[in-house]
Amino acid sequence: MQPKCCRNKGTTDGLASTVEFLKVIAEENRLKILCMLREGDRCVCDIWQYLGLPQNLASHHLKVLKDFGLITARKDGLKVYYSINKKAMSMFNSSLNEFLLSYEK
Amino acid sequence: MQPKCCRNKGTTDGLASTVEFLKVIAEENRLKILCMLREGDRCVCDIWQYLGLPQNLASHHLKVLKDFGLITARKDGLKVYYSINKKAMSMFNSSLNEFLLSYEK
DNA sequence: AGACTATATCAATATATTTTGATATAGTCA
DNA sequence: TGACTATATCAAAATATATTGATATAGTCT
Repeated sequence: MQPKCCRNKGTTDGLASTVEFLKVIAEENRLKILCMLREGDRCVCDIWQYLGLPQNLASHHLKVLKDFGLITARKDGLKVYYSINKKAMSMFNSSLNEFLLSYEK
Repeated sequence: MQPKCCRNKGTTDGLASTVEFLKVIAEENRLKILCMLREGDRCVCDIWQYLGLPQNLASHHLKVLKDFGLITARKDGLKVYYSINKKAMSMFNSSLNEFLLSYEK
């Protein structure tokens, strides 16, 4: 008998995309970026300076977050400001909870 | 001005250990294992058969989960039964939420 | 246009993680 | 004891990911 979590296609797909989400956020700099952006939008130069990362590495991590849809970019002159995508974050967060939280309360 | 998430040692440590937690669960088979174990204890042979994994690979993933304290093992004759450590799971889950959830409600 | 700034991209390298295959350990049962 | 079963361990190979260094792009300002 298959356990619930692997029983039907819907659940299996949900689990796979949750794992992708986890891979994206399971990196210290990326989690810090998400965490920073909760306080408000930041340009790339703020981000790499805060995190003590080389500029290109910060850009790389921002791209990973953006490609996955967790943040969005807005260009203003030379600078690019990133913002958190609250909707996506809360969506992934709740599907994560479905897999993590105990059945009983 | 440092963003909140990186400002003091406590938060930084919390973030680092949350990232470790995320790395542990950000793997499809391991998330499935955690998910299965919510339904009750399982022996290794149940687990590798359910997941369609070779026995040694299942053992490997179980070790990762166990070393991190998310599951525990109990030996019964030849078999080893794994159970979820609800306390650890809910602890890590709430520290994760501290970093992920938006400040405003 | 030319010098400058902010960001992105790309290829190469370094590092970490997963997977495989072979073997070891430890308990059971005849 | 010997054959068997369940699980764990270990080294090697395969794969994925992060990091670096160099360079490109695109906007600003004089």
